Amino acid sequence: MSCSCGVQTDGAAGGGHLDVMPFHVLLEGTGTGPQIPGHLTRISISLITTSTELTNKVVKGKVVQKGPLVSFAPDNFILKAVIQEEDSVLNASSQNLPINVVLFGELAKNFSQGVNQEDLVVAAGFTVSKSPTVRKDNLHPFNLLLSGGGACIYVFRPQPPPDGKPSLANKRSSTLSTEVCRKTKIPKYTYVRLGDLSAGSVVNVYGVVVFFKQPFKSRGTDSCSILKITDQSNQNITCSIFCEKLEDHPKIFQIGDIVRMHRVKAQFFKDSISLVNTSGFSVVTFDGTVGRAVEPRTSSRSFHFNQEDRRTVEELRSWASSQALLPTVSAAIRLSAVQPKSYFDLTCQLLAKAPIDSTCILLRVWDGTRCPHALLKVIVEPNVTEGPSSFSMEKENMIANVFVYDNHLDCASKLKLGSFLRIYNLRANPGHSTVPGLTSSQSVEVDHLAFHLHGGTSYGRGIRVLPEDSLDVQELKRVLEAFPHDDMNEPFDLNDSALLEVWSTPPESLDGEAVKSSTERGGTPDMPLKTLSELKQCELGGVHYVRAQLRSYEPRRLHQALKLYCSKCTSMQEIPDDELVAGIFSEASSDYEPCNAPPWALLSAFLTDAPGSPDRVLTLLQPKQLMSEVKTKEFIFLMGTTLQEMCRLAASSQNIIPVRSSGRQITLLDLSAPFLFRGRKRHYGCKRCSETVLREPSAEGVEVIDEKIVAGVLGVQLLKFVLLMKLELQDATDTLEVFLWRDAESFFGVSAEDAAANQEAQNSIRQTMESLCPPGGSLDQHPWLDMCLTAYQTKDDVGQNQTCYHICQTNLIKPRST
DNA sequence: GCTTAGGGTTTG
Repeated sequence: MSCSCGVQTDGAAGGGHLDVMPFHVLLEGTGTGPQIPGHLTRISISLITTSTELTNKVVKGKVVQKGPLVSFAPDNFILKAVIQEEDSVLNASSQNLPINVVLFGELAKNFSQGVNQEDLVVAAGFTVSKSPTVRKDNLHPFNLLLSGGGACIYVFRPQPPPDGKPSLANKRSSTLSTEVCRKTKIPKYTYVRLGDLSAGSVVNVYGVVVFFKQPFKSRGTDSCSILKITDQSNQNITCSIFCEKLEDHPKIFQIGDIVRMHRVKAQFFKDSISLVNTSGFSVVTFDGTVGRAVEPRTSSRSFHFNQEDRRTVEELRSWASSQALLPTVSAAIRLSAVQPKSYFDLTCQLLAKAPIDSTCILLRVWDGTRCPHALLKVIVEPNVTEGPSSFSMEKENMIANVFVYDNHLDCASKLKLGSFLRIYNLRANPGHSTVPGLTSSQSVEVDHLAFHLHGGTSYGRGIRVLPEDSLDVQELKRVLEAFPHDDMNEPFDLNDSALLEVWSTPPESLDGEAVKSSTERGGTPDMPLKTLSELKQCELGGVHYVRAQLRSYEPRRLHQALKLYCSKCTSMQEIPDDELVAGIFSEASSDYEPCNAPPWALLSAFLTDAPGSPDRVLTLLQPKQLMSEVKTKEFIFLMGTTLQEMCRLAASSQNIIPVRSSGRQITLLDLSAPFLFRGRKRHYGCKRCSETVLREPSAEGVEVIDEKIVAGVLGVQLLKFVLLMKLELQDATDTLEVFLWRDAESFFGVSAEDAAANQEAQNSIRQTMESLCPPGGSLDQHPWLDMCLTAYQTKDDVGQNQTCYHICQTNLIKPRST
């Protein structure tokens, strides 16, 4: 007999059939209802090891931590909890260590719903494994694993207080179970006023949002939302919310919204109390407008909400409205009211988008009103535009071009055409020719309004997709629907894009008809096609042929995919950023001391008085032998420049080697900086494998002095530019993470070195990735890829073997140029 | 499990 929430209270009481239902709620002290079967005996948690005899043994403890329910496959769950013995009798002579309990499947789900922190539980039918986290968490060296038929959890609940209803103890167990069920599902939450927070406590709070930032990527593992909330105690409290998943963040649309947060911790920072989420955190958001329906916004599948919550929200609403908390002028502005140079929030619909360069994407939006100022027109090539590349004249005049920069790219690239957005802290500025990255075939009109969503998150700058059912969207839709449709943009059809026509292929058909692929693979023609799940069963080594779609990839920003690789020590290194390199240059030139030229070189020194920089000595060192040679044998050492100056000079030079003085000697710079500038290309050396020396170069018998020759002369172990990307593949059977690395250059048909130095090469790679994984498109719009993969083994951070896959012998089929 | 940020306009 079970009740609707899946908690079972009868069942195994009479015998050993624990596999019937794995979850039971017991009422303490009632003496009735379900019991722990008599053949089970309790042992102390301190006695648990992998060699402990576990037959018919149970352990009892208080839940001191309860993790979230994690779904790792459809309908399969895992949940981690920590329990600790409360009674000292059993463990008087030993440490009372809390132990990790890992629950799987249905039991995890039941536990998540039916057990709260502080509950007393008995676990039966568990197995024991070594705890992999013992060194980090200092908990019990073993874990309890509860999975499958034999595993079972009993929960003890204090008997509910009598509330005028018949005593629970007198009821039959079936009735009892329903009561318990209700009690288990609706725990009582208490909320702390923001004026009563004390550092260190974990509490539940309500508050009116007076400031917020949409979630942004933190330097850690999570995204971070910042909000400031207040309540009747008139305290302003800053909250930092860290969640990996965006949907777990507060769904705040505007100042004045009301949030309810569970399990946030108060802590001191800069002399005031702030809040941060703790494990088990959840948040629900409400519209803050007096009189509106109280509708909770949350992605939680189960959350508690009752009349008391409704009352609290309504009280906060009316209190806030009486306090003039909210800015008198809303930041939300229609296009018809936009003032040049102002910052504002725009609620709009996305009509089209186009990448501009690696730091900027163009969103074409409208809100159904017409801006009185002329709007900037941007013409982007049709084949890079997602959505219609042009609209009817009338509609064009209503479309705002929004340039979205830097950290907002990630969010912008995921936006679906047709979706309704709110863009926060948008800047309206007269557009001019400095709009980034426009090639000759693109153009802008001067002195028309353009909209910029600048980088950073100041003032809550960001983008949020509004749900279709929100009031603002309903209102916007009404306005937009009043506007006559024009055929040119009807509907949001991606299939007319020239790019997709070339790339996209139909989904796998049932009759086994061959599917067109966007890639061609190497290997032998009769190599059998494997599914991803079959591939995972294969042994290491060997080449396998798969057909899959690209689900996602990392990094999204190309420059992060570029790395430096040392073929000698096989290390992979990051490309140092300009700030670091500029620092090395400035340190080297500020350390200047007069020095001697080597006998084979001619030294010339100049005093520079570049504006904005202290006077410096610029020193040029030229090998005498090469001075009269042709340009392709140009070879110059330069000392005392800034990075900027070096780049300018290098643009028109063959080989410039930055050097510095050190104890009257001339040496190369620290190898974190490029050791060689050749035109727009920079070359790096391996710190570990180089033994640098300043030597006379010889160009005899060579036509061109290139980076290899320079590296050889200077004892530098040249680092090679490589591309490293992680791709998530998917077919009907499974998903698989694979690396694209060794064969990345042939895959893209672009060299990593070019990608490091020129925009066109970068654009080509970016376009490739976007054609294989169209931003915002559904998976069935992703083309199928024929590829070869090999499996190999590496060690992870803790020395565990890990199977990795990489793409090999696979090239893109280039669209025919027209 | 730990960290992440801790509001206050890009520099296109």
